Amino acid sequence: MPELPEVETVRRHLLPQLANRRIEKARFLDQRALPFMPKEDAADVLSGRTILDIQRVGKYLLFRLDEQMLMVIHLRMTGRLYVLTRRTPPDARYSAWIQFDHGTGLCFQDTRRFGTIYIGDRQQLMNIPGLANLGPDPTNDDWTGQCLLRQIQKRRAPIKSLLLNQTIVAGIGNIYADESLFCAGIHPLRMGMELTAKECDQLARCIKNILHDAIAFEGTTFRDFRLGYDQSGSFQERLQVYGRTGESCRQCSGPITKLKIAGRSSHYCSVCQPK
DNA sequence: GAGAGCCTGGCG
DNA sequence: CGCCAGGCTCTC
Repeated sequence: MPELPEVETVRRHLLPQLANRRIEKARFLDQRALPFMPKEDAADVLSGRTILDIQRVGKYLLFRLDEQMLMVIHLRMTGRLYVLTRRTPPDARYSAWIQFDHGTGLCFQDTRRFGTIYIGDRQQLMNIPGLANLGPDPTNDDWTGQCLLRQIQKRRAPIKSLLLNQTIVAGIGNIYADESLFCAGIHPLRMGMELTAKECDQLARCIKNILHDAIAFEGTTFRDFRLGYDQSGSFQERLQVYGRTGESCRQCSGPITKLKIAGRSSHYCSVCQPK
C-alpha cells in the first residue's frame, strides 16, 4: 500500500499519540507478520517497553524503544497501523495488537498479510534483508541528481525498474515512480545508462518535489491507505498519470498509456515522455 | 535482469 | 471466472 509519503504520514500521525507510552502487553495474532521470531517471544520482549521515538527509513517505520530495543514495521501493500483510544479486545482481523497504559492500543491490520514486524537491537535488525542495503532517502538534502546518476549510469534496465529498486534510492514505489518520470518528461522504458546528467538532475528534483507535496497532502488514498481508522490523504486528486489510463494528459491532452514494466503497471504520456 | 511467489479481496 | 492491486524476496 504505502510509499514514502504515506509511511511518513503514518509516522507523523502516530508519534504524538505514542511517544513516551509504556507497553502494557502485546499480542501477535498472526505468526506470518513476525518472520524472524516466535510470536510469544515478541510479546515478551515488548512488554514493559516504552516508545521513545518513531523514525522512518525508506518505507520502514522504526519504533525506538527503551533498553536499546527497536521494533521495525514494514506495511508492504495493505498494512495499516492505527491507534484506538478505547480499550477494545483484540480482533481476529488484526495481525498484531499493542496495549498501552491509559487504555490506548495500536493495531496492525493487513489484508494481504505481506506486512512484517521485526524486533531486536540495532545489530540484530541489520540482518533484515532490505534494511541492511537500503539506499539513500531522496528527501535528504545530500541526495542529488549526481547520486542518482552514479547509481544508474551503468545499468541496462528501464529507469522505471531502477526507481523501484530500494538499494538505489529508498522509498519510491509504483505511484511516485510514474509521477516523477512524468514530471521529468522521461519515458519509463529509457535505460538507466541512457540518461544524461542533466536528466538525472531534473528527475531528482521532480522526485523531491513530488514526495514533498505528497507528504503535505498526507499521501495518496486509493483503497487501503488510511490515516488512523478512517481518514484519507488527498494527493490522489493531484496525480498526473498514475491510474489515469485512457484519460487525457493534463499538460498536452494526449492519452495516458499503460505498460507493464518489471511486472508493475506503468502509466505515462507518450507525448510528454518521448522514448 | 526477468518472473514466480507470497496473500486476500474487489471488480468486470 | 480471471485480472488487478502504494512491495519485496528468491530463483533462474
